[in-house]
Amino acid sequence: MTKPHAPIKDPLASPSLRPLHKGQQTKAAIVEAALGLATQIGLDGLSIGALAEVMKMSKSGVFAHFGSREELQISVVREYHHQFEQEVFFPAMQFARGLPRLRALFHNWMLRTSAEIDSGCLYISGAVEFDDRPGPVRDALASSVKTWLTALHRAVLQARDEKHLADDTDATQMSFEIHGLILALHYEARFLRAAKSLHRAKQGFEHILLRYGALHERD
Amino acid sequence: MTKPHAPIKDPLASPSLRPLHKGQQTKAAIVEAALGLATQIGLDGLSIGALAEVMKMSKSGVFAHFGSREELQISVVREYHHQFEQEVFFPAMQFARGLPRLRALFHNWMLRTSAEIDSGCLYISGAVEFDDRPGPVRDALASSVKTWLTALHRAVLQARDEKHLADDTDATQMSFEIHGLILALHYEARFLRAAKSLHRAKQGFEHILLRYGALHERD
DNA sequence: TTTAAAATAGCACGACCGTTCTTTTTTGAT
DNA sequence: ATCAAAAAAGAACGGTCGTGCTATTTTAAA
Repeated sequence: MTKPHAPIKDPLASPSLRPLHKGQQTKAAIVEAALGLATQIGLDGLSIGALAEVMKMSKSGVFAHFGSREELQISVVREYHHQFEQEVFFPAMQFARGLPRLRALFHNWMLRTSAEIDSGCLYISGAVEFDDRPGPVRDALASSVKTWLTALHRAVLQARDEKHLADDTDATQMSFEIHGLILALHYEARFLRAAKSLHRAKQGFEHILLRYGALHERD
Repeated sequence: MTKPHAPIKDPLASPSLRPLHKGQQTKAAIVEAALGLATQIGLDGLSIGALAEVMKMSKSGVFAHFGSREELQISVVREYHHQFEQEVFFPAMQFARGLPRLRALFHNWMLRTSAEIDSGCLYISGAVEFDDRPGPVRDALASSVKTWLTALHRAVLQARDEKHLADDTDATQMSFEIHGLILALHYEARFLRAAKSLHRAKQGFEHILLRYGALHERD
């Protein structure tokens, strides 16, 4: 077999263009599996041993990719943030600025919160687990959550600017109330297994829209 | 040795009238301390070793009162239930049936949720920790929560019967929305340390009342 | 194909966990 | 004061945890 004489290193190839090396592939796979575990048993309950078992690797093999449990947890938070963006935020950005986009944001958020039984919301469980525990994990969580809530807040402001909501709409207040609906949905559907929670959240959203003067045009 | 010929059990003395024996006193003290720990680090994080340290007792001394960690957790849930009744439910029952009582229930609930920084709500943290873990602890938790939510629901129904709310008020829907406000308050105040969360919850409640046709009479 | 580096495994450590068993101390009724 | 029962302590167990260290294997560039 005539080996290709020169492997031809391309000096221009930026690292991001080069194929992923083995290590980075497995690291990504580990983080993905870790996210799956964390959404079930919580960020706090996530253990390297259990994760290694799922990955069919040794504990130290898994550990080496992160250097500490905390770093693993942070990676999981980042991964969740990324998925949340992909599933909730970006798709909604394709809707027209204003009420349609706000509706889409809420709709996607709601679906993500309720749809998958096995995947509880990390932003909710994480908040409870880390509300009293300062440190980098809490910081990463809070930062992600704030990014998202800020995006929601911005959508409300835009809807007001577009005259889709009353001029005197208090955007922070409205965001708070919307947030409450999602939390109630998560609580009642996931913990209490209450039926029709999704419907309750939808209806609650309509009530809020009415309250803030949305015209009753469906998008 | 002459064994005491008759230990003379007093058949009249009901257990509840006899003074508390040492064991029951300490058990009560342990549960109280355990509740304090659990509201900080979660029901799940509650460890017998840490509890023993707080109580300045040995691990086995603490353990003997419960026989298992699970039983300890259940005792904590019951204690929380009891405190919740005392602080939130009973005081509100003194208000007139209807809107005044509903307002009082919400007000007390809100205060309890937000007031003490060190005492997160066990019904909220517990729900997140046990939503995926069947067993007696989850059952105890869910039962307590349902008792309380049912009481809230009943208060809404009464307010409707008293014509303080619109005739077509959907009590379950209204309860859902109220629950959401409390959850948002807990989340934003405790995790995000957002200012004015209490005010947001209050205002949200007024919005809900308006939506469901409450006359604007302040009680 | 060689070779250095990267990735993974294996093993051990100290710490804490819930739990059991045995011994000591404390209690409270006689 | 006596004494049996109740309460608490003490020590030990097997288990899991995160983490560090050293070998071994795998990767990928030369």
